[in-house]
Amino acid sequence: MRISHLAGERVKDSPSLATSKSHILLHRAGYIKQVSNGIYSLLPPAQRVSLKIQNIIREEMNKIEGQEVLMPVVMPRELWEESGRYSLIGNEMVRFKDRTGHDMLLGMTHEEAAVHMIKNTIKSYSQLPLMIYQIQTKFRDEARSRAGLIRVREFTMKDAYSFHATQQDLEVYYQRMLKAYINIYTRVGLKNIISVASDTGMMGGKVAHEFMFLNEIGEDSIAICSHCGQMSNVEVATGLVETKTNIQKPLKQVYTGKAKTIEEICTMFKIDASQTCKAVCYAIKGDESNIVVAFIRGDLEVNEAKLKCVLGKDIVQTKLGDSGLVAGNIGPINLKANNLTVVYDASLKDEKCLIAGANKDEYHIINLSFSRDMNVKFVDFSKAYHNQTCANCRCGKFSISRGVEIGNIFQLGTKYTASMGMTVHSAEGEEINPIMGCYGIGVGRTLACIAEESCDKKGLCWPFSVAPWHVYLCPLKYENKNVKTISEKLYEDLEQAGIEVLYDDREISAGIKFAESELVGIPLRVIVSPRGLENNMVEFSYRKTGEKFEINIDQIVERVKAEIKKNM
RNA sequence: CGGGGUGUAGCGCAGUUGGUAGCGCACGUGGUUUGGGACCAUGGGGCCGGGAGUUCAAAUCUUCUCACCCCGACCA
Repeated sequence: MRISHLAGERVKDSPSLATSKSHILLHRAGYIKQVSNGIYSLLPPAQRVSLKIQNIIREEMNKIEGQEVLMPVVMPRELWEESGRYSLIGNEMVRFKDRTGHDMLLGMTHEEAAVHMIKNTIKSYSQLPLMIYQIQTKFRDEARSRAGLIRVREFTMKDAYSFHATQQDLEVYYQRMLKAYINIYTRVGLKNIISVASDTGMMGGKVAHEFMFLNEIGEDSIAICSHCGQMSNVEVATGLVETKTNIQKPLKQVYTGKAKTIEEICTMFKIDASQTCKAVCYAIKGDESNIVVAFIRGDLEVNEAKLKCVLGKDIVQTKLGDSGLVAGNIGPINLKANNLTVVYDASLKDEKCLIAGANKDEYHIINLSFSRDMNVKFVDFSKAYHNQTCANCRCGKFSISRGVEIGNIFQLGTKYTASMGMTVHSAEGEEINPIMGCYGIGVGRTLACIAEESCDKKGLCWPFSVAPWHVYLCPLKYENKNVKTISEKLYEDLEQAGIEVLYDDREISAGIKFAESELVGIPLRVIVSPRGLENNMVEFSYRKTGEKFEINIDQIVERVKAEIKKNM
């Protein structure tokens, strides 16, 4: 590629709005251009990287018997009614009408389409397992996109769907997929990747893993145990909650006046927040009059993902309004209101001297001991925190890190095959719903994470496996006839040898060429200059280390070839 | 959806008692330079996000609206 004709430009100024390294550099180096909030065009360099990532994914999917397909971006409402998700998913799904007034939607995931594609054509367990995948555009109308390609509304995704006759078969395949994912991330050159246990959310299913790129720009929190090494999304992490007090005292109601918040109560009684029982209120989504009161020890926070699992329903934040609850004085004893769901966190179970609301304005109760005063069930919905003891090994401490989710794998179960009526004959001759797994990788996000990880002060620094080009051919004093002739010849020779070259055929100063070659991040650079040509030499250098040496011009093609081979 | 912020040339920005727009980079032309983002001269490029209003006169004041950014809520 001749840089003089390359679409896009490289600029010194970064967008004032950009915050992440990948956003700034991809913008400055002419890889991406924003079209709208969370919607980007990929310029040639970015598209080349994207295609390389896609090809690596494709190869790894094919290795585990994946069959590449293509499902539609636009789907009719009816297909999503079958699974029940048409009404379940909020406005992150774009809905619209076609010319006849028919309800249509933009696909944000393709379980329905996948089941639709193969249902009725696969009739027997003997045709399973089967995996189909596609690499295709998804649109999710995220409320808040950010950080360049890290979080966008439109993106390219690899999504795969597997079908199995037995759970055991799914589990075996799931492990193969996990390995394939690790291969993919290794091959694209990402290092800071871990797989963590995750919440299954609206996808349904039980077992799920997320692949996290550990980085401070991430929006997910991951708990990693210092002892047993268990890694999970904070949404599902369980820490050990130690009981603080073991002395019992008589239950009493006391006047507390205007003291409402945990902080105010703690100040008034000179106690720690762990000696209080707080009430956190939500409403059931879709049935907002149904108030959920979640009691939890005052020093802990509610993990809403866990709470949703416990309730089996989606929740939203709510104002108490006319529910009959006394804001600031809600407590477990004498709690009365219409249409109430009450849950108790495990942290309260063994505490003996808690202060809680008395359900009466300006009053609290003290010395509450659940084991003595209440007969209720406890469930875990507290949020894991930094330095908390891990509940798995009961020994190590959690360290909480930030991560960007760049892929996930789910054991889905029969949610979609059952709701959409897909059956096959089992070995025993029964009609069964195949068990599904689904597996996603965000291509653009992966690209952004590689950029985030592989860069320095000067610019991007792509791994060979995904670099848009392998060599930056950089003639200096290009107007010099000798330089020009030899460079042109070298460009031709390199291309002939099947090497991907970005050829800086511009008559501009050396400084700009150096700066841009580093900004664009091509792994190798070859400099042709009058100085070198006096001795028939060119300069060869590595982007990553800056290491450089002179090479005889007759040997350069072979050298570049060998270098690429070595690093792929 | 809440809170905050920004919209002026392709990009980054300046522009207050209101007087019809400027700087740097980039781009065109001529010349001098030439191994780390050179310099001189010269030129092109703007419905000052959009509508409505106040005024003799609006980038500037008022008002409505739209877009984008940041923080939160939300999110396979």
